[in-house]
Amino acid sequence: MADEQRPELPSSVELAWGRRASSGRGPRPTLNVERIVDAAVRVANKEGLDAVSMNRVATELGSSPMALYRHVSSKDELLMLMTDLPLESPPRFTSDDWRERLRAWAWAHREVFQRYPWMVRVPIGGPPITPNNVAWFEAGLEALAGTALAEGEKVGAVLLVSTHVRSDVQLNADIRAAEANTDRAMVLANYGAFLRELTTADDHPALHRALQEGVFDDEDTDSTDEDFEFGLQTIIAGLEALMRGRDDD
Amino acid sequence: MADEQRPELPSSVELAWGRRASSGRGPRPTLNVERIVDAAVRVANKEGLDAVSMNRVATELGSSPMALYRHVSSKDELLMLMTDLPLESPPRFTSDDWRERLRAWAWAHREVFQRYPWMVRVPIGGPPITPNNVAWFEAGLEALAGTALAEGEKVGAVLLVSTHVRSDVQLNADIRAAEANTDRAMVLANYGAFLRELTTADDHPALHRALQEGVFDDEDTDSTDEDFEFGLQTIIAGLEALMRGRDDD
DNA sequence: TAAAACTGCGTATGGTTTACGCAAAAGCGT
DNA sequence: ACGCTTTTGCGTAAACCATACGCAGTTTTA
Repeated sequence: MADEQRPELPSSVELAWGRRASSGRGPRPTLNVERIVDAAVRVANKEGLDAVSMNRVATELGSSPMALYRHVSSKDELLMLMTDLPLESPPRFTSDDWRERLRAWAWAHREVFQRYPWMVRVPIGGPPITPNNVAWFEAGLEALAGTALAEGEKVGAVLLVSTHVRSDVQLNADIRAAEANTDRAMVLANYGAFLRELTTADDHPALHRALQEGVFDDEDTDSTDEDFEFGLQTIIAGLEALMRGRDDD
Repeated sequence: MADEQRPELPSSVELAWGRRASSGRGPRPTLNVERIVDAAVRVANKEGLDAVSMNRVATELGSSPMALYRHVSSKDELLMLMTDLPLESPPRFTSDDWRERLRAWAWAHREVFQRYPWMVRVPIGGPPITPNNVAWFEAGLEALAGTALAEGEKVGAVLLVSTHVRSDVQLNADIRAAEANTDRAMVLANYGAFLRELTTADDHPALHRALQEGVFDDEDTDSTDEDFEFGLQTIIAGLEALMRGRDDD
């Protein structure tokens, strides 16, 4: 029989790619995946990711919680589909220099995450598989086209930059949340003071060298752009060095 | 009145640093933070992080769920304390070369995460504040001591490497989970096939260049060490370039 | 000896995801 | 035109979850 056992994509993912015909039978659907994902994103934008429950999304749609499960197989799947919506289309590149292209890609990616901070709180359950996520992946690889990097290395480089973007935005979001909440996130606002109380220059000399320069006492939040820049520059400089090592311009 | 309003650390954190005297009054405690955290880690090791509920941890201790709240103010706090336990002490450095030191630090850090995969699933709620986490932070800064980097840049560099370690381990854990589960994580095992089905060389030229070289068809899991190496080398090469730019050896 | 303080924990509340099955609606084959 | 089949919406309910509140009992201290 040779059962091929070809693995199938979740049907909602296939639907996101536009490869599912509505079979027509049965009552006219009043709901569809797009409306559900739209509503979920609306809730996340207004009230944060924690507010996104099947119940809350159903209320937003004026429908019943269980009705959603006809179109989405689980909440995780809904979350995955949500991350595809705000991405829209990646930017077109104008520069001939791969550094400029990768830099533009990173900043644009960060901008999207900053506009929709809940996106970085959605756990990554695997490689990009929805249309816009794949489009951004493609754009990242395109930025590195024509360089001396092997294909696998390009993928690694894009992943590295992507990870940097995510973690930077997440850190920023934590800081901003610290200003309001009295939770453990509050620790962040007084991090320098806490470290000074818990450690000494003998226990933690390197840490106290940083403390002495006031690294953790930043009141101005403008430093975050610089922090992002530092990581981005480091990665790009590293890629540059790797390329130069095997192929001089 | 000048109410100082000095923010206080969570009492369990102060306890982790050994700065809380048991006040003595009241019945002899049968539970303490250490036993609770131990039990929680035991559950996470055996059954994964999702199995760690107050109920499950209490069962492990032969106690009642609400008894835990006398020693731990919330589940989030318990999770934070959990991440401190497996770290133990960071490695001592032997090399004079900061590259070697940073590399050793990164590999050792990754080893811990790989031995306790649930650790990377605990969301980072802020900068390191528990003893062992701070000790690792200190060690990372120590690796960069004596270099031309500013103190703030050292912190950024350690954060960059730390993020790379975390994301690498998380990706590996996802892959390993894909072999068993039939969830959406299954996508990972057939990622190349799915991309070939959903995209064309016209839509996604850069992606198909990678596909043609079989980048996503890796059956051997040994490639993961190489992927980690690539990112680590890139970061280190980047830091090297930044140092060289302002201070030649 | 009495008061104070502290532990363990029972009860209960309000949330979560989602399995299961049923009634109604709509198109298809005859 | 009529029944069959498919599909939708959704009601019910089960099995979880974190944790607020308050009470009973135990131990130290005054």
